[in-house]
Amino acid sequence: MEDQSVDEFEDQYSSQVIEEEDLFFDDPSFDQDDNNHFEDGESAALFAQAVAQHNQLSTHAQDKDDEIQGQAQEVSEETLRNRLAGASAHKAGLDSLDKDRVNQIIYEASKGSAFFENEQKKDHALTKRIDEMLQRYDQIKDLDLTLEQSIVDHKIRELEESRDLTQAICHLDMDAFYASVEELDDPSLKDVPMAVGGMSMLCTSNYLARKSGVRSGMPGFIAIKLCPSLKMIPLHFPKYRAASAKVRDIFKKYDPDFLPMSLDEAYLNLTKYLTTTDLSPAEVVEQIRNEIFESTRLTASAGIAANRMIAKVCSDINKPNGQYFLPSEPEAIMEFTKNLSIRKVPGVGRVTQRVLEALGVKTCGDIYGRRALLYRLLSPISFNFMLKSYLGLGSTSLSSESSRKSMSVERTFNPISDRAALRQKVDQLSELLAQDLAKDGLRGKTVSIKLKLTSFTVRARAKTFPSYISSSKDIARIAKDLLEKELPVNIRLMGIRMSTLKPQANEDQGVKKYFSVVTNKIINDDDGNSNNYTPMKRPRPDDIESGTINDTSIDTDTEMQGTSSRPVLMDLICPICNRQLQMDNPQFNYHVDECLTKVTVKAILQEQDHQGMEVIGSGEDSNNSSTSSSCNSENGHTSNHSRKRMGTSNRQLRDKARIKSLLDYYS
DNA sequence: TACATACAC
DNA sequence: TATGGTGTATGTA
Repeated sequence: MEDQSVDEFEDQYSSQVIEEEDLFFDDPSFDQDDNNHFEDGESAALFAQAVAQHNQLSTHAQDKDDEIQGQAQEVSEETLRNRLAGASAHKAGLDSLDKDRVNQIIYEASKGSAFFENEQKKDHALTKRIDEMLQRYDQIKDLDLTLEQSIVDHKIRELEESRDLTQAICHLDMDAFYASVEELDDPSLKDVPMAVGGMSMLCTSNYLARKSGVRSGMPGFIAIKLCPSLKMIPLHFPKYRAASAKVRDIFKKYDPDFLPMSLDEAYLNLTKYLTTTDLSPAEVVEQIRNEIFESTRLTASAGIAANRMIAKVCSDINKPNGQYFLPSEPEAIMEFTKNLSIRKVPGVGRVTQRVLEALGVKTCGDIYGRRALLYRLLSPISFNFMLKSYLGLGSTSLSSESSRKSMSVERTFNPISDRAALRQKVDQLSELLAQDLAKDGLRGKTVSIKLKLTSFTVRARAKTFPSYISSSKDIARIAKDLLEKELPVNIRLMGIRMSTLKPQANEDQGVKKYFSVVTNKIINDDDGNSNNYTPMKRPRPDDIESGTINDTSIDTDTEMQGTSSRPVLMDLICPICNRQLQMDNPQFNYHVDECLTKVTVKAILQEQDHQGMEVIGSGEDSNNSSTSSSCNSENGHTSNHSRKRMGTSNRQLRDKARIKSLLDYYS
């Protein structure tokens, strides 16, 4: 694309989105459903095994001796190969022999390129990061994690109680969307391997091409090596938009507030519709898919479940042209997540997968057995996310009320390093960005530039201004300042972003936004809608219900302890205060709640303060637990639960912060 | 706030 | 010859 003008480029790539439908990592070896709920001894053993495995894979043993190094290097190519293969390389249609062949071809085709070198660098960085995490594990593995376990279990109970099973959420996903649309126009394309996109990037491929390993996100020139007869079709966005509009018309009938994620994907909340019909959820979705086919001759796949997360996972199960219904029952959901590869959870990408795998977590079910460890090793946010994945929890409302936080433009081009040319790029991009900002009536204070060097390393620089700006000139001036400090550079991409946004202080702008006011400037695109960002600003009065408590009393312990669900009084020992209690489950939960939040956490904080003071004090004395409350530590054992030494005081601070954040969560 | 990463689509 | 563009979230300093 040589010195292709920006407009031309825009035509080809604006709003281009790679279809990700087949990108899930699906290694069959993950499916083996061994040990999901192991107890702790077992857990530790499995964990050790995972650690050993990782060490084998990483270049851990390196600096020992050169020969080993060479060997390790070779093994570590494994992860890089996976990385290069793209996320979807393990997907159906290829047996393992083909898979190896495909990976080999991709590897050979990439080798030596700047892209390859950069991927290698990133891969090493990740390996190192994982090594560091495993070292942290080493330091805590001998600690008594009983308390952590209690905290986590408590949190699990809370999450379980928050489970909302009242909604019927559907995720709909068009099959090989762009490719299918192209096949409508030219049915002969159905009989040949075909992909939509260009030599540098494919957006999607038909099922014949997938058999050869050709898939979305792959550069066209590599795809051709995999499949020399591949037919490549350039993008035709107007067609895709038209098809998408038809599909959305149908969605609208079933949920006027449906949430589109892209041209080919959307979430529907069918709860309301279901009250108007005798059809089952699955039947309704069948009907929707039939209507889509009648209207467009295109097929779609769907998942129906209690929340977005699992609905999304479900839509992948029977694709193409299929659907999957997961009943909204806790048992069914737990059974479903038990063997679900963690990678299928939306939000878990290849990096997270590798990290978790190193910690012995391959499926959502695995999370439970590692919960105390994960609690220690992950950030509170990540940990919380893991628990929700384990429980199969997710958002049950489709509101997208959050306003936009940034707006940006970026372009790839033939490398430039000439200062004048660089500054010209800034001008071009600033102009585009200013237009987009104007379209949405936005101004902002923070300008960032992004530079991708020819080595593929990325640099971002930002500057925040005291006042809001929006003109291309203002943007360009700041961007040039930022650029100047980075010179000299040789880059293949430049981007400019505006953030810290604020709507233009313009009266009826809220209305104007929807009827694109004809500005003095007609912008490149004929349909006047060059980006596909629809400002979905629907007020959603119905959100309010989602806060209601569902009183379907759930036996929160069925899965974890197998205790009876009947309200029978039992002799239980509170893991926090160590007292023997006679109560039923709900009472016990309540007690643990109180105990945890009101007493023990404080005690821990104090204890840690203490330990922090005393450096590595004799650790036995901390009889500080008599913080007055309904639930005192009888023997001081719990709060004193012989932690063997913590690392640096830095770590203590972190732990403290962690527990504090947990406290916040409770309150 | 600035910057880097990870992720979705 | 050749590996995208837009946006959000998160972690860390």
